[in-house]
Amino acid sequence: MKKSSQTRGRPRSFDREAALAQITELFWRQGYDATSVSDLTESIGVNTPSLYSAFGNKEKAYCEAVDYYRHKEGQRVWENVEAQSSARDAVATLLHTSAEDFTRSNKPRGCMVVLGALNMADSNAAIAKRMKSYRAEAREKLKAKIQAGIENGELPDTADAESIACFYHSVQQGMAVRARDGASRKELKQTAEFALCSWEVVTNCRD
Amino acid sequence: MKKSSQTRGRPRSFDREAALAQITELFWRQGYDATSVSDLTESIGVNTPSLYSAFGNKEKAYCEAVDYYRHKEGQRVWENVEAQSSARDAVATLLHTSAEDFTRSNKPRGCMVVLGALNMADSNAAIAKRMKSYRAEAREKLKAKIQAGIENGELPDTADAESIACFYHSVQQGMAVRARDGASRKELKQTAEFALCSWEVVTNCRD
DNA sequence: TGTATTTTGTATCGATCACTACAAAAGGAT
DNA sequence: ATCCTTTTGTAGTGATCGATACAAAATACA
Repeated sequence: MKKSSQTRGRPRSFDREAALAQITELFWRQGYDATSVSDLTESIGVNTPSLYSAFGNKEKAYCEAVDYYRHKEGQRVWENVEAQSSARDAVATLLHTSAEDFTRSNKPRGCMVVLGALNMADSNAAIAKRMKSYRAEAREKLKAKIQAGIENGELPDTADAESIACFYHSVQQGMAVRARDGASRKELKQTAEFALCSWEVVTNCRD
Repeated sequence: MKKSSQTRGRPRSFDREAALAQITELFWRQGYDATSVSDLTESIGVNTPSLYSAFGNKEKAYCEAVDYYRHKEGQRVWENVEAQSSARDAVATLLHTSAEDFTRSNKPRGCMVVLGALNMADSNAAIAKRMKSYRAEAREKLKAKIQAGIENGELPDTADAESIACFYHSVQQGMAVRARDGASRKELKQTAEFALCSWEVVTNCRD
């Protein structure tokens, strides 16, 4: 479609990276369905063909926006999580960093991956499936950190990494919903703290 | 618009209650934006004017569908919660009944109130506001049960009803997201159990 | 049997949807 | 300077959006 280094042809009149950031913010706040192509072009100040030339179509623009979000906005969380050596610190990092990132000023509230494409018509099933896989990927990362904690003796052998990961993933996704509803950073951090102060109980809880 | 007992005029050719149930299920599964008026009329097998005559317009139809959901689908949860005499039983009932209701066969997964209108354009701000208030109402009910537990001595005076309610509300809303993503009833019940086995810790946790 | 009232089916309405045809414009390559 | 390539602005495409005008149809009331 478009080669990496453009040497020929009329140069693009706008900053593609800045436009992508703008598009991401719009999709993040309003979702796929509620954001029209007109919304996109108006917000970045270009005409329709310029947007299509740069991003293909609406669906591709959304997918690229989600990737941009995952690398620019969501990367810090999972980088920090991966960097933790203990399972407990990994979960603590996930919840507290999420509480912070979900409530940044001048940014849409909550998580684009959690809140994106939760209910869509069959016509956009591909997008819904993609977002669902991103959420599953997050849960898998969390599960891997907990499993590592079981294997290195931090957690008892009786602990079930899957169940623990699901529990804390539920908390994090619920926090995203509450952030979208206007919950403050303080409130979310308190929820994170509550989830964490039950760590010993949860990791020793057998079902 | 429409009087309770219609005595004059051509009788309606379809069952309004059944149509409302059908509309509710569509909105529940697909959300407001992704569900078109054509989707509604086709699913209940009537022409456009019949739907408008019966429900006013799309926004009113959605609001009525949400009310129908809250009274038909969501009533059991909160009836059961209110019936509990202890705060702990109230929370346990909320989580376990939610896990069941979020995963009923032949019904859309998850909660219409939690998942509804989470990201919408400014043009539908009224609907988003309404759904947000319903979520806040659920949190208030939960908080009231916990506050009652504090006042009758079930929970220590140091417990903070607001924080505890927010925590369990996060878990429940996260469960709704996971149900929408296909989580099984067993998985959700396990999450509910994990959240509950930390009850003593959470209710004694001071921040 | 009219007359009033409401719903019905048919056939749209204007607005907006995502998307594009086309030629002028603006650059590099030769 | 002349091509080649790509983006630009203008103007529009057909499709679908939510919502209605209109008259025939179907009932209750007089």
